[in-house]
Amino acid sequence: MIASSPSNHPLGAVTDFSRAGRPLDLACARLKSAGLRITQPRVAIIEALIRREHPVSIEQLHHDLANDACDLVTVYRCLAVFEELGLVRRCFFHNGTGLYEINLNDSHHHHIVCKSCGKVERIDASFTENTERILRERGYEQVTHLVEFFGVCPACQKKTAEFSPLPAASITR
Amino acid sequence: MIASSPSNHPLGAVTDFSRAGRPLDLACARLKSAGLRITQPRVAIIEALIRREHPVSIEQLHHDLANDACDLVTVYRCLAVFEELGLVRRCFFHNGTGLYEINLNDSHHHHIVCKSCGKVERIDASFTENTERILRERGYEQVTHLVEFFGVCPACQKKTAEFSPLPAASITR
DNA sequence: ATGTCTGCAAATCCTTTGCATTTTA
DNA sequence: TAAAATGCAAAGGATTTGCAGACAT
Repeated sequence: MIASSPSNHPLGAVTDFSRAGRPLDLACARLKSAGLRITQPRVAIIEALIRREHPVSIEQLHHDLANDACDLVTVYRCLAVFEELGLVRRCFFHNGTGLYEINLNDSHHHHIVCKSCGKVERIDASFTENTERILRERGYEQVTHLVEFFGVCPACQKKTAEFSPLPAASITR
Repeated sequence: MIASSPSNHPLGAVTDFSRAGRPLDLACARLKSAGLRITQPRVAIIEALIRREHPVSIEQLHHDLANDACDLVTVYRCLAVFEELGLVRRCFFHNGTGLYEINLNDSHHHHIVCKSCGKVERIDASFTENTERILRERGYEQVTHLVEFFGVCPACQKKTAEFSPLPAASITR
């Protein structure tokens, strides 16, 4: 079901960063406490992610940065670090390429992706079987969905010794 | 919720191909009716997909084929054709690479993927909010899920002229 | 000061494309 | 035999890596 929210976003709540206690500071604090450095590229990337709010491709993110704030390679490297840190979440949509999304409060939510233009909107709340119907009521057509569950299977829990999880990439969390 | 089924598969039903009316023949019939040719590589690939039953990577699939049944490039090309035809479904899991799965009866189902070994099991039935709980009861730990919805947004429906959908890749259908 | 991060270039990996040859219908 | 599919090689695009120099702490 689509979350109700104070925002008037057509699909429900959109994180209201303005009153969330300085998202950038939050992110920097997380970097610091992890022993990482606050560099100009990192700040620029985090700001761009916050501005975007929704999942973005690395390339798009690079374009977003003010006149070559940093190299594309740096964007790759920073996002890898951020993801490791949980500061960013990687989403895989139907094209197979990962999009990155800022993740400051570990909120668990989902997305509706336009099959035509690729526009991404956020859906809060846990999913239900009614979501598709609601989306159709909202005017979406050809509505489908993708659902995958992840977990560590019983067999793997036994062999704790050689346990080295797949790069699980906090997708949905 | 996890589907009940005649099979004793721990997570529910697994398509019982033995009584499904020759899956290979079914697939070939679909190729034929689409005006496509039944070639040796295509047959080998379909057989391998059927044997696997669960989503496989292209590379794995190529390895599965008996002593170089065909070139890796051919596997790519065949899977693209099969996907177009709906004979195969492409799934994107947490690593971002697409895995292919045979799709003979358009059944809509989901998967549970082990974060450690990557093993994939099928979950039939439409998803519910209880699934995670049930998976935990089954012995899975660190259970999370990924949900994305796809559809054509109202704005895109207007501009029918220049409408060229993204490569939507029947993911979950 | 010094260990981390970045930029640039090159390497690597996965996937696609071109074209001559083989195969299916 | 004629169109379609394949194999091989090479192109393409995205991501990663190596290393010297720049930058935070």
